[in-house]
Parts: sequence; structure tokens; C-alpha cells
Amino acid sequence: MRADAERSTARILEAAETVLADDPNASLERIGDAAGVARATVHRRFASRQALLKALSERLNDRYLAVIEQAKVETAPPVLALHRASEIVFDLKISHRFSITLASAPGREVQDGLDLLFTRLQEAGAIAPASPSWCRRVYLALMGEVYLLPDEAPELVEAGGRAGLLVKTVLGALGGR
Amino acid sequence: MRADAERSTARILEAAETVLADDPNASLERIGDAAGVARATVHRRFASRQALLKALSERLNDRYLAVIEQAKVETAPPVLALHRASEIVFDLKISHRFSITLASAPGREVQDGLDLLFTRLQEAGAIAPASPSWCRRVYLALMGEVYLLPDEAPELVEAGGRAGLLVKTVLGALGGR
DNA sequence: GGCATGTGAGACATCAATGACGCAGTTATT
DNA sequence: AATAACTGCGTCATTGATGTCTCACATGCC
Repeated sequence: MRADAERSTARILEAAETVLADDPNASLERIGDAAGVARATVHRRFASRQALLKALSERLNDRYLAVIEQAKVETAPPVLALHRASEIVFDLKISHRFSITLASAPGREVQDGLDLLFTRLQEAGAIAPASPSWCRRVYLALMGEVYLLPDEAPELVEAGGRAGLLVKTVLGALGGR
Repeated sequence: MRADAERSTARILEAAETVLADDPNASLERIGDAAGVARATVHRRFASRQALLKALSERLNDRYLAVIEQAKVETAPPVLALHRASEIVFDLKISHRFSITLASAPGREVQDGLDLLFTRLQEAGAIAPASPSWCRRVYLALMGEVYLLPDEAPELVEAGGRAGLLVKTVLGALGGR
């Protein structure tokens, strides 16, 4: 594969991420336009719309996996890990509307990472006992809300930034003291 | 309008609610089938797909408005009102996936009702100071999660039922003691 | 420089959803 | 019972998205 083509693929994925976030039913043509590429090229790089979506969700999954690693979910103090993970995710500027709603649930590995994180939070007494899946869902849901906050209420993100707000809110929701 | 037609309209709206919750892009034919009605009839009652969606969101809005009234948001102790409102909404068995995600944001009046509720919660010290819109979003997001919980974790809904879980979680999230 | 690969533009076939009719048969209303 | 309103079914036109293909041109690579 020529370096050229590689770049196209990347730009298409990039564009797909933002365009599909805005409208999950956007046509491949719109995605192509956003990527600065002809519709035909989208088809060349991805055999079908479905293939594109699949590649997209894999890409997102990889990124999330990297986040979990960078946040040192397994070793760092869990509250800190939660904060770092949130921070990194926000920095990715990923459109979570898509990644959470559309690209289906996070992959097994990401789920396991989150489950571990919440188990450790629980052991540390930062949250009350609860099923990891419940914790995960609350976390992701609140992340979605915090993510698209700034548009209408920048003043809310006072002290700790968006990550701070998210951590505070999640811990509260899950019964932390 | 004949009583007959009225019933059709109602059945179509009903069906649309559940079908669109499952797949927001479901065709009018699927909706018609679910309503036990021919596709043509859907078109007869609703000039266009858009018209159907509009009618649907108005219908939902009306229901929510009724909930706010029944919960005595203006007069009852706010925590109690929150609990009752949650309870009633869950009883409506409305598909919130649709009502929240698709039917756009709740109407002005519903928003105002919720804002009042959260303002009162704040005055009562049940939650920390925060913009009403933030409270609203957190509440709706968590409601969505609680709503589709039972499928995978019925044990979570212990003491106070789903409404109890929701209230506990929301108050915690918003900094209640 | 020359070859292989990638690309844009356009044409084309396909398919599903939408929306509009007409007609024959049913049902509510009076 | 007579009438007006509904409905199911089938037909048709239209539209937008998808996917495939070809051809001329460009661009990366050896």
C-alpha cells in the first residue's frame, strides 16, 4: 500500500468520526467531502459502509485501550487513574456521541479495564459496592454529558476542568463520600 | 374525524414509539406493521415521516408535562417530587431512548418544570449549587441508563425500585449529602 | 525516467424508503 | 338503510444512498 493511500484512509476515518457524530446517517459522500476525497475513494478504501463503520469502531477501541494503559488503571491510585483517564479521553477530542452510541458497546478489553478500575475504586472506598457494569454505564453516560457541556455552560467547568467535574460527578453518583 | 380513524392514529403513534426506539431509522412500513395497519394508512394519518415524528414528540411532551404536574413539582418536598416523577415516568413505559435522543430536547415547559424542581432541591440542600440545565442533563442521562437496566442486572434495583436507584444516583451525582 | 499505484470525475445499475393515487370493500354515524 | 368516512392492497413516480466500473491524469517509488 502506497504511503499516499495510507494517508487517505486515515483522513477518511478522521472525517467519518466527526461527520457521523453530527449525523449517524450521513452519506459516504458527505464523509468523502469532509475528508477532501471523492466518494469513489471512500469506496476504494472501504468495501462497504459497514466495513468503514467496523474499521472506525476498531480504531476507537484501540484508542480507548491506549487510554486505559496510559492512565495506569492497574497500578495508580484508582481515583487518580479515573481522573487521568477522563482527562486523556477529553483531550482525544473523540466524538463520544458516536463512539458510545453507534460503535456499539466498548470492546471486551476496554470493558475489562473499566471493570478493574471500578473494582479498585470500590476497594479503596471511593464508591459504594455495585456491579461493575452499572458503574461503567454511569461513567460513560456522564462522560457523554460532560463532553458536550462547554457549548452552553463554560462556567461549570471551574476548578478541575472537565475531567474534574466528571470525576466528582461519577464518584457522587456511585455513592462515594 | 371518525372514532375509527382516531384509534388508528393512536395505534400508529404507540407503535412508532416502540419501533423507533429499537431502530430510529425504521421504515414507515415497519411502523405500520407493528400498528397492525397498512403503510398507506400511516401516510393518510400523517402527511410525512416528519409530521409523524413531530406528532410523536408532542405526544411525549404532553405526557412529561402531565408527569411534572402529577409529581407536584411546585409544592411537594422536592426530593419526594423527584422520586414520584421518576416513578411515574418509569410506569409510563415510554421508550426513553427515543424520547430523549430522538425527539430532540424536552419542550420549554418541561424544561421549566425540571428547572424549578432542581432549584427547589438546591434550596433544600439536597444538591449542591449548579446550573439547572446541567442538573437536567444529568438527570435525563441517568434516567436513560436506569431505564434499560433490568435486562442485565435486576439485582441492582433492590430497595427503592428503579426510581429509588435513580434518585439516589442523581442526588449523589449533583453533590447531595 | 518509468512503472505501478492512487485518484477524481462521471456513468450506470440497484435498492429501499417516501409519498401520491385509485379502487374495491368495510365500518361508523345519522 | 343510506351516506360518508376509513382501510387494505396494489401501482406508480421520485429521490437518495450504495456499490461498481472505466478512463484520464497525478503522484509515489525504484
